Amino acid sequence: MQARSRFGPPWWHGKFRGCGYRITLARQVILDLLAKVDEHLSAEDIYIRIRAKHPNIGLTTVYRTLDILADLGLLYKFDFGDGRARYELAEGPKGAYHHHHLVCTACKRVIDYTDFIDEEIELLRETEKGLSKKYDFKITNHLIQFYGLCKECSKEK
Amino acid sequence: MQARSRFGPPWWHGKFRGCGYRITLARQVILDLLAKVDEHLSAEDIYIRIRAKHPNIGLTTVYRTLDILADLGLLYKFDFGDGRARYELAEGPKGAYHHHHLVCTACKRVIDYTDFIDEEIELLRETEKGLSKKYDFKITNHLIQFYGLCKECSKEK
DNA sequence: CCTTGTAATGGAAACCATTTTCATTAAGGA
DNA sequence: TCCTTAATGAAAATGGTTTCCATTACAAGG
Repeated sequence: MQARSRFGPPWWHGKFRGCGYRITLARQVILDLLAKVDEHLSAEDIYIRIRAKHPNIGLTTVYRTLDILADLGLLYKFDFGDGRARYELAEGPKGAYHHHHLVCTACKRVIDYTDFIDEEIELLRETEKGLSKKYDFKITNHLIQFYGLCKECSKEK
Repeated sequence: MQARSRFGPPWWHGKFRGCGYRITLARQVILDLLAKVDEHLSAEDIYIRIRAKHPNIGLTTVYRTLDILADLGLLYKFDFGDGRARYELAEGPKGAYHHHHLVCTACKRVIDYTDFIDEEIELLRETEKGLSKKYDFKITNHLIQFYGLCKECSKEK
């Protein structure tokens, strides 16, 4: 994914500028991190990982950047029940494959799965179409999650 | 739904006692309220509605009760993105019909829908089975939500 | 390149939903 | 009715997120 930058500006610069946002160091660094990671990082996670190389980027900026990115649809914001929001790149060089989540309600571990994704997407598409019309609702996104106990947590107790 | 109490203790007493919980006024009042309402109330909403008749029930108790009820599976806890948890009776005399949510990301309004529910449930059942086996995950619950702009919010601007 | 308007930033303080603490009250089995 | 202990409420603490505001630095125009 780094490779592309040798041939031109990162893929997201266009979309970013188009919305009147400036390209800043903080925004590049945060987006770069998210692009190379496949975990579900919280704002503080990101702040900490960036701090080593960029001790001058504040937590406030991380929050603000994540807000913007989510608004632009470049990022998905999730609540896995551990009291903080977690983020995941929506599209781009790396994170393009669509998946849903399996959340352990005990340890909060999250498993990404792609099984049945095609069927799910198909049904969601149908449902979206129907709901949009019936409720005059402009659907932009959806969320599917399964909750339960992971292998380890089922054992304990 | 009130009717049933004339013929015996409320339906949930058994399950409640079975888990070692005591039947208290606060718990009855909170559950009664949830059973007669079809909105998605937050802890504070509940606290306020109860206050008139029961000014001695504190917000802390509301939170604690909701936690227990959700643990028991009598209640579902949702995050619609407005910064507070919202609750909905899972089963019982009233709220038994299964539905999913359509969430307006602008005004946070929530529409319950049952369209396509059968297909959704069917697919979810399949998916659950597959995921449980593959990931050795004991699935207890699922969540489907659609996000977008409601009729009113699409108009504005 | 330099200037300049304004968006972006960061540190501290504010916010606010939720949780914890702790002394008091009251279920409900004996 | 008594007694053990869960449940309660008020106040304080917690902790993720947002707001404030003085300062910095994009980037468009000269």
